[in-house]
Amino acid sequence: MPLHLYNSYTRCKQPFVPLVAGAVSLYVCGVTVYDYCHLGHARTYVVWDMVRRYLARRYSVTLVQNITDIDDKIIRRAEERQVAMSALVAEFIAAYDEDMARLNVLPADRYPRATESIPQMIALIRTLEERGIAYASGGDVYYGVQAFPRYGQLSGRSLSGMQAGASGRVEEGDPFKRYPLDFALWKAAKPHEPAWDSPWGRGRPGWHIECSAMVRAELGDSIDIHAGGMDLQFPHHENEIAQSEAVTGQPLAQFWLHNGFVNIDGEKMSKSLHNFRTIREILAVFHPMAVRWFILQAHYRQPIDFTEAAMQAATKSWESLWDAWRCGVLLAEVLPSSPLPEVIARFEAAMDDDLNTAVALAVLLELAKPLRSTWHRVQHGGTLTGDRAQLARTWQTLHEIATDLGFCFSDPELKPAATEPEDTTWIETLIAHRRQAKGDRNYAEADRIRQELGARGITLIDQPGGVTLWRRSDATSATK
RNA sequence: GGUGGUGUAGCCAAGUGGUAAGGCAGGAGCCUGCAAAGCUCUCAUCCGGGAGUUCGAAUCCCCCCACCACCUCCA
Repeated sequence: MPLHLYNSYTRCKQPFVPLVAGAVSLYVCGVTVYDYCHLGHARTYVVWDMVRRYLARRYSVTLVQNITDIDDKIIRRAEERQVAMSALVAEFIAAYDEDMARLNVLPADRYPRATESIPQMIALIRTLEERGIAYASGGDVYYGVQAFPRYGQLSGRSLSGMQAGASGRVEEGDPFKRYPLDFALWKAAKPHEPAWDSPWGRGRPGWHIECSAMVRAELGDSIDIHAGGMDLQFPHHENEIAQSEAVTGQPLAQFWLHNGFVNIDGEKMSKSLHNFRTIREILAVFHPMAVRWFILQAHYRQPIDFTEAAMQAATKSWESLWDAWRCGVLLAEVLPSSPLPEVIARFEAAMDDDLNTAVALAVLLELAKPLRSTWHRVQHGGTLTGDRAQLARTWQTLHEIATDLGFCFSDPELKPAATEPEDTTWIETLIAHRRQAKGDRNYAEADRIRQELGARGITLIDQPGGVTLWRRSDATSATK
């Protein structure tokens, strides 16, 4: 079965066939860099990273993701903090890169920036103006949506419907607009604001035009997949279509993909509700791959609810996977091996059905089961039993699928937030005392020491032969 | 008001005509001086409600109920 994707534009699943055989052009709407990325960004970029990796099994993929580095919020934030806009932007681009690296999101092939694409944007706006679609008004330039018959098609809205139902929600305040749903292509500069010269005077671009300009410059008039968060479907992507297609006459993208939102404890995540979580706050508590597991556990178009319980469950699942992976060290002699074709086929069948990662993860856990069981038996003092060759093939399969889903096992950067290397001799001292007590059959004292360590977050594991391992209650691996 | 979506065990979540995947939590047993960790087994006669089509429906049709998102910057 070929890959089927749900296309927001047609509102149905369609078989995916690239415009150019063997190559896929993918454009993902990127971040506005004025603050740290939050959990919603994490979901978005993990999801599209998964898509990109999966597509890369069959195609050569070019991923372009824009960076919005000029915008009202950036200007305001820079003013508040009394820093240059460029410094603010640089800081949060670096933070973005850091967060994404920890989540094991592969970098895009290119990251065009709005401020570096001004000439392309101006060229588009001029063409729109020449065709009578855009109009200059009061130093601004607006897109007249009534001039584009298909306006509303992507989001399934009609101009009349939006007007009728808008009930005061559509901004009435702008005296320069001819029609309430018209949107700004170019904004006249206010004093002290960053500005560029243009045929309409000094100003800066509106938000939507940058993506139209960048897609065209980086990938061409028509691309395979344009992706982003659900909220971008309207108005952002609708406006992009209106801008680009009015100029090129070509479909901007053959597939429009949108990912669902993240809720926190059942509520929409928003700053006003004070339930806003940045990626770095979350990664201080949970393993990045547990976050990735949490995200991929649900279908990408469904909303997901971030709760403590859900994250604990995701952490457990990730730890199972990790334990299974570590079993590889026991199989070094028989690795690499060949993956199990019927399992790969099941994985692909799930993914080909509009990227059903929930099933893909179930396949992973199934593979993990015998491996982690073997690993645990060995770690608890047993010996390696079972069919090594079969285990090796299982491991190889797990490795292939997990890697395609973007799980990373080995990079130390991905471990929980690094803490100071601390002095653990006090733990070892207590363990030695306990060993002594046990030797003396003084179990009351031995149990007291176990309790004392337990109260301080240390769990003890007695192995056969008198060896005692310890681990932090929140860690996944034991230390001798 | 418009548009789209969702409702499957305590929780997360697959399954879209053939008789309920998987995970978390829970329960029992094994192991242990006691534990921990682990291992084994177990855990929805039923899929928001009602009516219908069918040999057969969580899956298709109709009606109803509930919840959510978008329609404004937003991933």
